[in-house]
Amino acid sequence: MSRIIIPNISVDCVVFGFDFDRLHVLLNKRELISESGEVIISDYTLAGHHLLENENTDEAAHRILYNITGFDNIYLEQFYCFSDPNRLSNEKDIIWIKHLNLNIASHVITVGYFSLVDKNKLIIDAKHQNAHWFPIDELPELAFDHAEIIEKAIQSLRIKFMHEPIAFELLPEKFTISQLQKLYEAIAGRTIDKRNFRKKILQYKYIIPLNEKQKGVAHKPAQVYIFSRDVYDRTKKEKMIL
Amino acid sequence: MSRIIIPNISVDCVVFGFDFDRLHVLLNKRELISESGEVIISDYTLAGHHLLENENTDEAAHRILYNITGFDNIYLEQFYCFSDPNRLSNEKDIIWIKHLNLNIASHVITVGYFSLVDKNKLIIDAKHQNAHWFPIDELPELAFDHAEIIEKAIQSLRIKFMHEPIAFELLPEKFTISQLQKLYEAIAGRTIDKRNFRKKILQYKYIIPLNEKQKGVAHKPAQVYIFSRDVYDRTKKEKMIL
DNA sequence: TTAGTTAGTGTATTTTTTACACTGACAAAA
DNA sequence: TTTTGTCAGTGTAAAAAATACACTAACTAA
Repeated sequence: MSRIIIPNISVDCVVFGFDFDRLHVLLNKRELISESGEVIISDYTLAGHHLLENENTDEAAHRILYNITGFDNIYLEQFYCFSDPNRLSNEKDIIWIKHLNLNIASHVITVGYFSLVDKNKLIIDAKHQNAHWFPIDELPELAFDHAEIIEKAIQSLRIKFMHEPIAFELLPEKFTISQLQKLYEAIAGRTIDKRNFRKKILQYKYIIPLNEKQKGVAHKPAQVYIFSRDVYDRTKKEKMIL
Repeated sequence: MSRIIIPNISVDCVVFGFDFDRLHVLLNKRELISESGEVIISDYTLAGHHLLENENTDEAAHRILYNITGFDNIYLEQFYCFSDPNRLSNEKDIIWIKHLNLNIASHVITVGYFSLVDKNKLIIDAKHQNAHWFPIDELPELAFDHAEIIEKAIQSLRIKFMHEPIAFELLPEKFTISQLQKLYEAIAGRTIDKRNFRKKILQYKYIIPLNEKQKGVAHKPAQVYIFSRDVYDRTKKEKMIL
């Protein structure tokens, strides 16, 4: 049973991953080579697809990521809707759309989602082996308005980071305080004092030490922790900042 | 020149106003009475309309507010896209759409904008006299999924309030510190100590005292201030909160 | 003239944030 | 087996920010 595509509405997913050093984005290679062997298009796109009939955008975003990764429980957050009538009107994009004979409207709006994954755990499905990770400050040439979408996704991610405990979505289930600190440094774009960071973090009761240490590292093994959403939900307090 | 409507994409505006006591939302009365005089529908809707061809959602939102108020420089901020396939499928809404013979798709997604206006300055256009203000905690019965949209708008407004100086969009150009405090109290949902609030606010150089006092009030007249976006842009510093 | 109302002000205490340097435990290399 | 390199883990003092709290001033209306 194949479902009907809505030609003028799509969903694009900005998938973020963290390698304990920098934030990365998952992108798909887009390539078009002429019969004479000339490279006409060679750039990257976000994971995206059109909305289907009888589907909401959350479902579409989950479907898109499920197709790529086989996971259906990936963290997703809608952040913005892009609706410029000319957002698909770059010369290359017009060629691409014509080439693929895509049945899409001339004015397509897209709903942007950002997704947080454990980069080391995520497995790219065999039929998506043109997917690659790029550090957010070394992005390749991008198709459509995807550079703009990524820019906005990063902004939204930074703001969300300040309010909600979403860092843990980017880390392995079991993580060390240093790993968490490096993630905050990557997001904030500055270094943080180690002792002050630990003091701050360890006062949160929803970051729980396990009876377990790092193994196989060439230095003093670190204590490992897990995040408990349960404890978080019970202890969070809203704080209004002037 | 009338422009073509996009049948499956709309924009809805949650217009916020402040009466120096509570936050209010601007709503339109929707009424359908049968030939026998029976009230079939009597509830309220947000200001909204379909996207037009060759228009982005920002433009649509401004157009919607321009039609109601005659102002084209109203503060607007996109906050969420609502895409439930059944969002227009309540019994009353189906009757309403059939009654008006609206040329819309069965699955319409809508992009939500919130808007901040000076409630006392805003003039409702003569042909929109079914528009009324409601305190956000005393909302009437709402059409479609507009209750949900307003709820999300309030959440987004609260978050935005913490990051950016948007309070001033809800106040007259010239305002007093007490008025600003009452607004923060309304948004935060709690009282704030007067002396601490003033200490905090007056350290921001972008809140500038005028050589002018309140007039005609039956108490000590207050100093009036203006907000300078210019000074704000030059002095703001990003602060990353863990 | 009085009553009612909101404006405007300072200080002491507590809490939070910041700056800063050494020892400990492991693996890999010598 | 010893050495080297690397990251883990720890406390304190100073500065800054947040909090709690009560009275006088200036206007209008009665």
